[in-house]
Amino acid sequence: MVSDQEIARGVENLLRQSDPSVATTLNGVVQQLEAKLGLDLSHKAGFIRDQINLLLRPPQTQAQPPPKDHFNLQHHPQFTSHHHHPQFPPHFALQHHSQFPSHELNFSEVFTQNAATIATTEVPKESAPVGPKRRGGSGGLNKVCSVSPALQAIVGEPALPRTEIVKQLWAYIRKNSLQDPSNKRKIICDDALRVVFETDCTDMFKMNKLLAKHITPLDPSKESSQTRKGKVKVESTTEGVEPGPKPVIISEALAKFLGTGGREMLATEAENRVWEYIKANHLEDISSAVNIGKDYNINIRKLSKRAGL
DNA sequence: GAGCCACCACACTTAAAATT
DNA sequence: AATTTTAAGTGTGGTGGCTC
Repeated sequence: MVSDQEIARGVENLLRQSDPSVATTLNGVVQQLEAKLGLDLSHKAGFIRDQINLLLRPPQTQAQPPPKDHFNLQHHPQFTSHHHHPQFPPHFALQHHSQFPSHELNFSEVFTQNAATIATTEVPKESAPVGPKRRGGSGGLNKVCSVSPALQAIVGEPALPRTEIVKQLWAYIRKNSLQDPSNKRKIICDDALRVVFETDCTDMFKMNKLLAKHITPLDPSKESSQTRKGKVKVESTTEGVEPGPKPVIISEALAKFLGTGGREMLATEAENRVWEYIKANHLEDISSAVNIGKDYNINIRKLSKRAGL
């Protein structure tokens, strides 16, 4: 079984290695990739086409190759390893993630993606509703979640985005011919699926509901939207006990990012320090900065208003 | 202006129904 | 005939409207 990441890497390598004029057809690329990976990738043609488009885009809009040092993208001399901001620890200017096994993934990915966007300053800014539909991203349904052992036996990975889990699950279903021939929406569970779904037969619509029991966020401190909504109500019933700013527990990633010793600090302090970084790095492209702030539950949009941007 | 809240989009699947 | 939409379900992010 091959992941989208591997396919994307394969496409990139293929385009790098071969004469671009040769790889002019989608089928050609798919075939070369199939030969290379020894797999049938016909069902991945759409994804491969997207990757090709991404890689062959004109330079001013082309996505940057995944940078290693995501805090060094702006090439601001003050954020090189020699000249980092005195207020921040060295890694604040230059942080390296070789792999992203946890919630750190989000920040790194988002920062990488946004930095690429910010770097292309010639691209006219568009108001959000006019722009293309949002696709991909590291949050939402693409957030990496941990997989229960039962489900892991099927998808083969301990942690995957929900979308990837569904994909792998369908691959497993097709591979083992577990669809009801008379109604392909119905799934006949084999032993492994029976452990996961706790039923002999289910359908594709109920599948996600059943899957939810086996998918948990990697960062347990982040609550589901419904839980959060519920919590707001709970808090509203008990609020007023302690007026004034209260220290909050920040994530490990944010503590590391800010270089604080502990994980407890005022939310406003955390916001201010992140904002200082944004300004120092000339990241005032709010549409991009918002994503970064979201990862830390910080409302950059409102911060920007406060900062007069 | 700040905070809260509701709504929508996002990916993924198959097949039937609706539309072009 | 070909294409598009719709159906269910998941959690998070983006946005706009409303209230204080």
